[in-house]
Amino acid sequence: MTQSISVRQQPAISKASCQHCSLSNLCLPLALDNSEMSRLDEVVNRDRIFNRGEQVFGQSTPFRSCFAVKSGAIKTSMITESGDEQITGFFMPGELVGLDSMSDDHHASTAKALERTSVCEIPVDQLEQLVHVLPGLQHHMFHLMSQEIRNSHQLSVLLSKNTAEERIAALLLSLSSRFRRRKLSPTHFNLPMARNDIANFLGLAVETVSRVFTRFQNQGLIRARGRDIELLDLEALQVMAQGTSQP
Amino acid sequence: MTQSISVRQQPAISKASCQHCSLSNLCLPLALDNSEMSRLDEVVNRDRIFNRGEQVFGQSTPFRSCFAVKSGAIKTSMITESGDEQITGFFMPGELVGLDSMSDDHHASTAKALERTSVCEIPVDQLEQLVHVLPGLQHHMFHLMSQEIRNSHQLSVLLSKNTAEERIAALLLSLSSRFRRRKLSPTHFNLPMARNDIANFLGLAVETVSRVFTRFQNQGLIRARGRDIELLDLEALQVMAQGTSQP
DNA sequence: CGCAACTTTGAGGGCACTCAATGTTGGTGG
DNA sequence: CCACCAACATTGAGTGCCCTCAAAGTTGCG
Repeated sequence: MTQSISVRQQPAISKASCQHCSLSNLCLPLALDNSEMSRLDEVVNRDRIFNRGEQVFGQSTPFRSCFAVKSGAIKTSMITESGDEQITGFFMPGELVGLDSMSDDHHASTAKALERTSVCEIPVDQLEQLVHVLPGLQHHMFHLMSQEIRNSHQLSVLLSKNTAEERIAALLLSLSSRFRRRKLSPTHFNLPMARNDIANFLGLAVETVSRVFTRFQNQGLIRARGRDIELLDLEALQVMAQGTSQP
Repeated sequence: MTQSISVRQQPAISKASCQHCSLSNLCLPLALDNSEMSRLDEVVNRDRIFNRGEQVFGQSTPFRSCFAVKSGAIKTSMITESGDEQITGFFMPGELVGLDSMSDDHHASTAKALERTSVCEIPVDQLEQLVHVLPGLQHHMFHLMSQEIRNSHQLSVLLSKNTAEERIAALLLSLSSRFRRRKLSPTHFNLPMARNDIANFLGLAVETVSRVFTRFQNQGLIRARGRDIELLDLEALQVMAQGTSQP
């Protein structure tokens, strides 16, 4: 019954390649054939591990690489001049972190591991060269960056138009669909982040998040014990997430 | 003079090229030398004009082109499923619209002209081919898209952390710096958008925007007569914009 | 001149925040 | 094994910023 995070869970992927990675259908290799993938393999710096709370990169530090999450989870955040943090995104396995930094030689945000996390480091100068040679990769990079813009716009909508309940429902559904993508249960999973992070990300106070969770639970929408979450009524959550600004 | 003079004659740039465009130091040509620029010229569809309120492209319509603003101004917005609009950005001359749509074959947002606006249309399939041939352009495209992500994150910060006054100060300063980039007065300009649009963009009610404008005016920070705006105290606005969450 | 769109100003209420305190969890060392 | 602490989470009471509702004032255009 070791509920603790199992350390021994690393499959034999120390000699791993993109071709054998279980995330190849989500990550960059998605756009590549086998021979192209081996080109990518050559530049990827694998097996970088970060413990919970450790920083993958920091705001204003030199920008050299993007990072693909292999296991665990990462949050990115911006520190405002007045000193407080705003989380701009959560990144799960198969997702690429650092795309907001490609417009400068220093990072636009800070990335921290939410739990023990392994990543693939992809040096940008080599990535750009590779992109130049592989049209499929170019297209995919545009795709990813565009999606990042879209996600961020979606977040803006959430922040400016929706109530606390709607925001939290939307976040739960977003996580759900990302677990589904990975062939994991979309209705029963562990939150990688603390209530505090959820609150920060959604522009709410921690107390509000807590209250909404219990309210959802009383309504039979979810079952929550700490970070262990079960979505009991996806439809109701979807209805709630898209808001009800009826005329 | 046998030839009748058309009233709607454009200045002598009907045969215009990027090389002679006054915005070449802001727009895509920024990254290109002369010979490369002529390659770009070949694919650009110039002189598309939109009147105030006209739609440049619509959400869920097929995605074929990006648009560079030549004169005028454009707003992009997303329509939520519950029917209300969220403006995601304002685009001024020299800026590129539509980058959030490159992850799909339909547009992620709607773009409308805020005033009479001329744009250069850039078909994406040809753009992607060109990018593949011109490494400088590739780098620049990454730069632009990354910046778009960053802008959007900045907006999220604004929406979730700042008060109405702070948000409006930040918007005024953003506009100011963009006018400065174009060698126009950074302290005296015409707002391209209505109060309504400002409110929507910043996640506020129109009434709140109006109240803050008059408050700023009473404090001597700005002078506003309709859309005619003069920034009287840039420093004070900057202090206000970065919020005051002192510990 | 008159309508439509836009802007400003006022009054009152609500959602989420702040402040405050208690409950819970997980890791550490006795 | 259990006590203990720090971090995290929940719950309650009261307040404030901004929204909603309502109406008057202003601008622009046919």
